[in-house]
Amino acid sequence: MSSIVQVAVPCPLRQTFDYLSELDADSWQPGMRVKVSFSGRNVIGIVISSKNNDSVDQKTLKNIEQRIDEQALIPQTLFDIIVWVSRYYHHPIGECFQAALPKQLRRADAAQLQYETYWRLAKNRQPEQRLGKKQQQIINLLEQHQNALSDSQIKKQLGSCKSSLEGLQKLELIQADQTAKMPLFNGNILDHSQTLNSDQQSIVETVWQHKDNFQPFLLHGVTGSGKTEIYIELTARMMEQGKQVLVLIPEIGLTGQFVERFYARLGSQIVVMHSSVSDSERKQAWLLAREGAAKVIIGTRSAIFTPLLNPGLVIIDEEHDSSYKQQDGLRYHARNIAMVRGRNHGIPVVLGSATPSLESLHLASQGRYQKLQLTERAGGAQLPKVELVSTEGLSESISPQMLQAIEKHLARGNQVLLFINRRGFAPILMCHECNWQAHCKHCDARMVVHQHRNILFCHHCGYIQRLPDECPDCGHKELKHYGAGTEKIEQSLARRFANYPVIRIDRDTTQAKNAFAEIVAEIQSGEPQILVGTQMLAKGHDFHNVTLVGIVDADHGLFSADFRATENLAQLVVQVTGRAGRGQKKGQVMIQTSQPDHEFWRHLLHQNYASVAEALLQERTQLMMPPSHYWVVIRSEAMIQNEAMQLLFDVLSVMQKYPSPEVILLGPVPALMEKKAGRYRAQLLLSCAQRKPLHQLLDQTLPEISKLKLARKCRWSVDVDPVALI
DNA sequence: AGCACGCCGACT
DNA sequence: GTCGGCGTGCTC
Repeated sequence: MSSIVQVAVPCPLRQTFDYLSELDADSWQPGMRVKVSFSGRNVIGIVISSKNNDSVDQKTLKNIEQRIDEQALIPQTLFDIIVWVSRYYHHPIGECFQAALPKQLRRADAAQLQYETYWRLAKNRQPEQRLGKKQQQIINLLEQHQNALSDSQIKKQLGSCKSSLEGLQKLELIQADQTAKMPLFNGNILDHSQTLNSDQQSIVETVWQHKDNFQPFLLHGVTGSGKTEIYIELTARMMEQGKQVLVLIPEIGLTGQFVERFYARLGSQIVVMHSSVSDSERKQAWLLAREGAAKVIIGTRSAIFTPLLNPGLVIIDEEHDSSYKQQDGLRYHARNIAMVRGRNHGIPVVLGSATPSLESLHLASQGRYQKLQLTERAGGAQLPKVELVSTEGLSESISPQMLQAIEKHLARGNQVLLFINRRGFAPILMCHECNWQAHCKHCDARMVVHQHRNILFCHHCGYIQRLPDECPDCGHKELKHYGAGTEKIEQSLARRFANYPVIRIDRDTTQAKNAFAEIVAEIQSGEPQILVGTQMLAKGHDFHNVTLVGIVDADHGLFSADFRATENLAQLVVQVTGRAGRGQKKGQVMIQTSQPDHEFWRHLLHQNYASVAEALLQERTQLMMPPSHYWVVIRSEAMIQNEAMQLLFDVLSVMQKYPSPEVILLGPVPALMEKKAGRYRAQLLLSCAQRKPLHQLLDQTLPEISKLKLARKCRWSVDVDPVALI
């Protein structure tokens, strides 16, 4: 009997489409890919369900063009997650499947692993015979490696040696296996046994007690307290049980250090998925995880959609990091999806951070997460002294106190790290005569002076202009710049400390391939020098010789319109505090602020991060903000001013037709920076103390909203649990 | 999102 | 007289 197959098609529509199939309903499985004709073109869709076609004739339905997979590409457990994601984030289901699959599997490519020949020494090999030089080299190489080596690994070390390998195989000295290609791992397992201190040990045991059921843990451990060793120990134990472990890490320049430690302890069977992994390697890693051959999957945000045959544990490192939230298209939070995966699989989830998000602390205080504390710094390094410096009446961006401290630390042969939350030379270019300022013509923002490139640069849309040498309005020759970015600070410090190198680390100096790794290597040489950089330096790097960390301007975090700014400042301060004096040397931290008496500093410096977080949580609760209240933001963008606002007014009136007294509708309001990259932006905020009424309102209204005339003209999106307002 | 269908301006 | 502009409508 023919059947009707429900298909999710890659298009931004919040519905599925039915197709006709000659096959029985039970020959279709959810998660198979199909080629179908959709609106005049062929697309790859995902089978959602199938049923027997009992009606007499279905002339209105098209036939499925082709079945791509013999077995479902997407295993049931992952399939369920994607469907849940589509409902929770109110995002078109076809696009959710697109976002969850590696690029190469969105097409009609076969879901086939790549295989490779792996060589190993034969078990009962005869005493050494006379061998050719190349053959002897191969034997020596294989003797050094306990694991088999692939063709390409041998080729990398010894050059092409196909005939020598075949010769050795004939002599029955080595044997070959065809195995799925695993990522290259050059080297041996170095670090078999690892000693955990008693705190680490007891945390491992606590998690292990819950190894067979869903239990979220919030591991709050100060920087340098040895969270990674705990992850590795738990991972090793899971591997012994034949279970897989999914490890999420933030999107930072250097994932290498972290991954290397896993390799060093656990050896092969690890796959990595982040932005610099090629499409074909991603596909291979995804399939290896699905087959259960990859035991450890380490990846950034999107790795949360990796299928697992035999899941044992999910770990999220630096769980407070905002890169876990996707900021366009399907706006998911990987931490949130990790919880749903943990619950569905019945496995523990470990969130680790030195500065947990308010969301996680809130859930921990409600008893939904079990809290684990690591308070000792492994190796006994001391946490540095933190000092506030008032910028009141200061004319230069760096205070005399800070200059003095820099001098002192350099003279002792140590390194200094300065944070400036602004790239470029100066954020303002102004005419002294007529008060003209350099503004971007595509954005409501000022152009930033980038002196070394002799340009004005818009950080919001990338628009570039030549640096004018006279005022474009009045022709006056004297243009002044105000404020300071990394470039200006770098320049003035280079002048002031001419005997020491000054290295600038921001997006502009690390764009080139490997530039960041080279700079990191230079820093790790340990030579006394000044490092000037943006927040990208605060994340996860271990610089042993840095003993002074300075934050040049912390005021942004106290006064920003962004509701998370203060939380993020507290996280930055604590994270950079952990960067100072990590070795045996004692560190010092200096923070410049115009408000040294602000209550925030009292909490952070005289108490601790947990105390600030507690205060911020109370404030958020009073103001009915997340995490005490749930938020959804409807965003809108249009080329014509007011259209974005008008769409949201129309959305508002649709929503007002459905009575839901619990939901508070705020706005619409134009974005703080209304015009960006030539588009006018607006937002509408929905707030509620419970999730259910919010989701219900969205379920009721989105079909109607999608049909609004302006909804087709404007770009609009639904952002559930936003991390920032715009 | 694509893609088709449809009704008005400057080209061979 | 036609090529093509992007407004509007639909996608099983």
